[in-house]
Amino acid sequence: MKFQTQIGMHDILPEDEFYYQKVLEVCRSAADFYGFGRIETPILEETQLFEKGTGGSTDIVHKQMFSLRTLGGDHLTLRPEGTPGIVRAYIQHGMQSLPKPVKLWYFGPFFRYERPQAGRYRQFYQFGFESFGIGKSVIDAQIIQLFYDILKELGFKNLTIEINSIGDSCCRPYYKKSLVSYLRKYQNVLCKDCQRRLRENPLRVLDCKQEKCQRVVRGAPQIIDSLCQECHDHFQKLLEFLEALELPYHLNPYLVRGLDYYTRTVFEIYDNKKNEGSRVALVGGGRYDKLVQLLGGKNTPACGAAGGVERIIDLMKAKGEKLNGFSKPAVFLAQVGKLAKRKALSIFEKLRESNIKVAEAFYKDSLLSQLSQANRLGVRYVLILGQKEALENKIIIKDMKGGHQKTVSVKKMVQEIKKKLKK
RNA sequence: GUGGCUAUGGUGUAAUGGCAGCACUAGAGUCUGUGGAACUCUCGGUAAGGGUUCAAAUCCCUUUAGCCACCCCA
Repeated sequence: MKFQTQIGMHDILPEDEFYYQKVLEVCRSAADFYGFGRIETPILEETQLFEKGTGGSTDIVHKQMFSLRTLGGDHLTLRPEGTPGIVRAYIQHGMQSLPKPVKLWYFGPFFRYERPQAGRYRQFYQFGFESFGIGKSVIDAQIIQLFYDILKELGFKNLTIEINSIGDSCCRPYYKKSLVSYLRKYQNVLCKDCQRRLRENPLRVLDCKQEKCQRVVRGAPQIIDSLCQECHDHFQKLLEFLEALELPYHLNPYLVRGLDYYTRTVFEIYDNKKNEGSRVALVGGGRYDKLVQLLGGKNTPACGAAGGVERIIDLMKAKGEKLNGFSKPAVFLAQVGKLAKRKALSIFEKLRESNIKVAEAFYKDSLLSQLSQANRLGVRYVLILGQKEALENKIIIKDMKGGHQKTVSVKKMVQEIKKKLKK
């Protein structure tokens, strides 16, 4: 009987944890700079929150939810994405009466029940930034800028921002109608999936990857031409801001995205590495002006996005980025003999208090193997405490480079080490 | 949910159907008073179950898992 991780779920081992740590740190410093406060919501929420928030017509809700029933009979779901939980917290804690914009960020695990493949897991980490209360497009631009900065800081030099506007409840229904009537004419040319999409979610036909569908789509009416005046202005201004920020955006009239709550701006950020196979978005997001109200709050415009941590880490690794892991110890403390071993334990503590990182192998008796371990660790200075030194309250400081050594009193040890380390 | 490929110690790899081997790693020792090394020894494997065969890591079936693709998305 062997136990193992569930499909699509992974242990994060120490050498990988450094990458998560790095992403988290970059997020944290960006959040600090842009004035976002961290929020962590529970991993379990009422199933209805996602059915309503993320949207019943999305794949995420109707076939990818990890749902369960509690002993008390409640229907709960492991959060498949962050936004509904954040909106719930925003309403629940009265953040509606905070000065606007209210800016929140998060970093944590999410769950989707799907078949794993490149860059897709059943448990995965996302970081997200959400801004509530301001409908102006400068917010959209700042969110995009923020995510672009984070990726740049993580070493991505060649990024593209795909962007589009999908209108709002004022103009999208009209567009949908004209799109459907156009697509109907080519119904039998479209792939099977698109024929289904045509009925269920016609906008999704736009980003089908099949060549035959693409040909049809190229002649289709574009949503940008059907935007109402407000949406059009919003989008136009956003593009101007992006120009001003010199962000490398690419207007993609077929970008739709699979979540129901988006209004106006939608965007995704890709790495341009000509990687074999399919490109996965590193970051995706947009504006959701109706979601807060939909979930029972006041009418509050909002905008946000999320980044996929594993996808980012996978690419960092593919680029050969190596994170060094632990910091190197400054000294190694070796001991010979029973008395010395006892004393060494307290000297170790003394070094810790003095903030000198020290490695040791107290479980070893042979000086030889201790030195060889110090050498493997690449430590420059070894402190040697033997029977003689222990009795005299002294200690040997040995420079592994060149092999010189000198004996000093334990009292002066810290001072001596610090002097040497400065050089 | 559908399809393709794959599965040998912790890792990386060998083995026409015929003794499961090598390298790295790890542990012990030579070695409780001076390192980089060497030598000796040790731990550890055919994913699970079934079938064909005198004989299976190898062929067949089932399961499980991994990777990849579709769907969809971070």
